[in-house]
Amino acid sequence: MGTPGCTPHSAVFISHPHYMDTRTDWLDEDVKPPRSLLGLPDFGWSGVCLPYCDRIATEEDPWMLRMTEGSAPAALPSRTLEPCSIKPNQSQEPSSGMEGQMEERYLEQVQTMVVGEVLKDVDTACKLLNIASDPLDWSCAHVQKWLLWTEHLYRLPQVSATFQELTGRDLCSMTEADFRQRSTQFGDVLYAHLDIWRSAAAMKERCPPEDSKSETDDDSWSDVMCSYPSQPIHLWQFLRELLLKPHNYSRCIRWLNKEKGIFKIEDSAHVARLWGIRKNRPAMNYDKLSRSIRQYYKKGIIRKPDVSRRLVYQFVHPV
DNA sequence: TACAGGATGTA
DNA sequence: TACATCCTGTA
Repeated sequence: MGTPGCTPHSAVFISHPHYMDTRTDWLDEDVKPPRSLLGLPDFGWSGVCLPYCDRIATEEDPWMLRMTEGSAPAALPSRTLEPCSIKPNQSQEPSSGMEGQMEERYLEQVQTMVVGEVLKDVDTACKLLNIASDPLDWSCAHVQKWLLWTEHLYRLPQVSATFQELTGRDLCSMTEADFRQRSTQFGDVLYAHLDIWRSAAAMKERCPPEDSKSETDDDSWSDVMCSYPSQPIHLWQFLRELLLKPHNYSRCIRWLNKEKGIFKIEDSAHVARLWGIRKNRPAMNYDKLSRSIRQYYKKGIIRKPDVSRRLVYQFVHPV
């Protein structure tokens, strides 16, 4: 077992009964949370398990992936799968030795990819929230930020109030039952999500990425975020960061013309909530956020494009 | 509901 | 200084 307290019940996978029962609206909702933040790449697969728990492929769950200490990939993360013509479910006959090896290799590649995606997404969330990736390092305020984030991510009702005055270390020492005690309905979701973060932190410690810069979509702007993690982030930087993670945020903000720096806020309330979480301003809304954007007009940082459109802005100095 | 911008408060 | 908040007014 990779991390203390990680039980076979604590891993999150898409077919987790709780998610299937209560969160199926994500599947149809346009603004569903990124699958990647559930530890899932956008493959459309239906049963990928998160790392660190000794789950094995079974007949019921042929796509559950096993991730054990011994099988942790040495080089993380790999962003692309190597071409492989054999897919596991194509094997109708009992696997021959060769097919078995290829299948195993294929699964290893998928597994590496999934872990890489999880690490990247936790990393992104850390930057956006300005908190450490290891929950053990969180203060009470960090815990509250993380809870707000998780509420937002999973569309939970407000549960953070029941976890006040807790540091990350307190949180990590709690069992799933403790979580359920504080939130009967969503304790298991929070526990599982925390488990993802703890697992990611443990994995990072074991296998620090060799070159984190190569994982980003845009080195220069990511550097802005990474070089000054304790500096207060500017709104324009925050918007850039969201725009540079289309994998996670294209449903709420996206480039219309990246070369010209023109972007559109697709979900104003969503972006405002993210900004509010980042700045610890629960009352943040688009009205206030847009006022701040308009302050950039005078400063020559952001402007309205030549052809003004609702919710469309332009960086004066595109990347 | 988005947008523009003035005024004021805050860290 | 960089917002956050509140406001009036326009489209």
